[in-house]
Amino acid sequence: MRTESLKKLPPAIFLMGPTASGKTQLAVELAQQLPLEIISVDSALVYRDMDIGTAKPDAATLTRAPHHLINIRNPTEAYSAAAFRHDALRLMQDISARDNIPLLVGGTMLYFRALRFGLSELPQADPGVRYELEQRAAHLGWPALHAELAQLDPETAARLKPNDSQRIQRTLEIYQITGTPMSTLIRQQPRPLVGRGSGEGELPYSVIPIAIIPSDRSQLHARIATRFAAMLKLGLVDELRALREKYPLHPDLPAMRCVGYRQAWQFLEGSINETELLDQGITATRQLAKRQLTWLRGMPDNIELDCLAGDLAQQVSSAVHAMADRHKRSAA
RNA sequence: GGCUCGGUAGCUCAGUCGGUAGAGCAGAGGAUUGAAAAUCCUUGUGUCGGUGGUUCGAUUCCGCCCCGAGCCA
Repeated sequence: MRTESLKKLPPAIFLMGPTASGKTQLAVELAQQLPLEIISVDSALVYRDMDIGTAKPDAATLTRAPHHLINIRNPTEAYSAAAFRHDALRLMQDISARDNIPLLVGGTMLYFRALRFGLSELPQADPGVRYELEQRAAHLGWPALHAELAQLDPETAARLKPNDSQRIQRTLEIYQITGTPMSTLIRQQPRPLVGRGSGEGELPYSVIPIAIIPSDRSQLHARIATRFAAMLKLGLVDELRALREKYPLHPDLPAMRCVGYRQAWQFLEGSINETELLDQGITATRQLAKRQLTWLRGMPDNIELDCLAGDLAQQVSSAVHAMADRHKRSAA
């Protein structure tokens, strides 16, 4: 039943993998062999002037293989899963209209999930409300706000931990804006579930989800260490210095919480030394990779490839050809 | 060569007035609905440097040895 409906949908490739797994290189390779257009799925690559620490593809690569959704925000601005979903859906429509196949590449798994399975209809972030909540949390502590939430939205409070500042803040924000508990809103506008057919919010594409998973974690760790050391040599700290001159930044901005930039900021403030910068940058990157792998394990239907094994491009290419043929036949 | 202080989890260290030990970090697993490279949860057995001795029992006390740091020659 599901495959019947899939045949009618245009294909889209999801290329998901942890940091330092070689996604970008693979995507660029594929884009040169197939009628693909790359959409970046990365919460850090959206930022302008943050190039070294985000391992952004260089100008030559971007000319050869253009990426959508790179350099679309200033480091002072926020982006979001919802904004991504909106932007990506619009781009995918355009790409399909050009008879190309969207290739979504990146490591921000929440964005992948939001795109594929939708988001409930919830209010946008409100900086004023968030600021006020933060002030109160600074006085009372997050557990106190969690206790408050237990009165307003017991269902959501029950699944959140008392220290989960970000989610407690978000849930209280939703309540303040709408006067309705988040759990109620979600029930009214459920996210389409996997395999439930093409609900309103479900992605109108037949997705080829490819997960790049290294068979040997320690080899990924080695690559991460090498890469972060290289970023420092390339001038990550200078890049941040320049950013701070160009934009009115502070350490709580989403952009400044990115792996590498956060540690470089601490280095510039003098709270850590050069060795600590190197060590903590590597550690933070490893921890990021681990969380990304946790996401991937929980995602359905992934075609798993090992980035430490042979020619990935060949394997991906044949999977895409098969899918494209099927699509063409069903359209004819 | 002599003296002093160290040698305990992958790392930094705490501790056991003698009953085989625990923090932080790292690592691992998990959660994840407009900040997600974020935010949060769970998870600690290791010849307590080696070897003899005292003891019912030694990682703990004593002797010797090895290693490291420092001081004196």
